[in-house]
Amino acid sequence: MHRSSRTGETWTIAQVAGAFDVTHRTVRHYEDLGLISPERRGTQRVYHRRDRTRLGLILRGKRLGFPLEEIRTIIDLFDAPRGRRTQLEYVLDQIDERRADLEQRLRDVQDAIAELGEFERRCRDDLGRLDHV
Amino acid sequence: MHRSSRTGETWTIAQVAGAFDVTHRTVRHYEDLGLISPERRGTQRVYHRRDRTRLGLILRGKRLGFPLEEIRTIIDLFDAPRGRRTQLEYVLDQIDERRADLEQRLRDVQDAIAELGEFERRCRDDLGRLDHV
DNA sequence: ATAGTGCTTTACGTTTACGTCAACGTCAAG
DNA sequence: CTTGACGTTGACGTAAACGTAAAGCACTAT
Repeated sequence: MHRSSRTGETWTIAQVAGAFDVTHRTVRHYEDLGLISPERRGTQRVYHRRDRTRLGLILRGKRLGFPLEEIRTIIDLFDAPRGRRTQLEYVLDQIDERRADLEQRLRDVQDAIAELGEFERRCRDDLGRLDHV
Repeated sequence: MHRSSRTGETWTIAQVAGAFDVTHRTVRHYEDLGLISPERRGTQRVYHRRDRTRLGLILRGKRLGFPLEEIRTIIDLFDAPRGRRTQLEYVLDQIDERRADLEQRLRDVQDAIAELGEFERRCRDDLGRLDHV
């Protein structure tokens, strides 16, 4: 039986890699770039829920086409200290930039889906013409 | 005066690159991969409206994080012959795959925007607390 | 005639995001 | 106690997407 089933809170690298359907090499690569930093028990990596959360954010960022370095700055933003006013205002600024970027992508996806639908309609028309001939 | 202003229909590589804010090297790279194939007048490349359309599709695909090879198969799909029924059914199949992919990305973007909004709310709360202290 | 501007090909360089060994540590089971 | 199964750190390899010269052709402007 695994440690994780005792605590229900920690996982090995193989477990998180398996859970997110990536290789352990990928997980370690993200650690090299500073996107996740799992606890160490001796030499072994121990992953907690926050590491899984981060990995989820990373992979979603990747699906959206963001480079890993940019993803790191975004994730770091979430964990950034927000004590001083200047810090908070900086963070809010960054949020606006991110939002603008994401909204461009939203438009892109919506446009692409719409065009695909239009194209499908034309194809079905063609198919219909083939039928009643 | 440029040729393009006489016909109003063709452009040089520098013109299309400038119009889409990419380098001419990028445009030629897409040609190397078979994503666009401009007319040749002698040794010079001459770009028509369809080339610009394709370039627009390519760049949008890139913003959505698709690799160029996949983008090529998608664009080719739009220009594919749809004469025989088997061809049409294949195309419709591909459309479904594409749509599933795009809808995943749509969810990703929407989720990301929502989380960003939630995060902004928390930041503004923090800012508010700083104010009335 | 020569210089400049813009286009061309060829080819090697670079960055990103991992893949793929190699060589070694560690812990439970036989 | 040794044999796996799983973990670890390098370190080199690779594919994608261009960047960056280098060297040459074509037209135009002085």
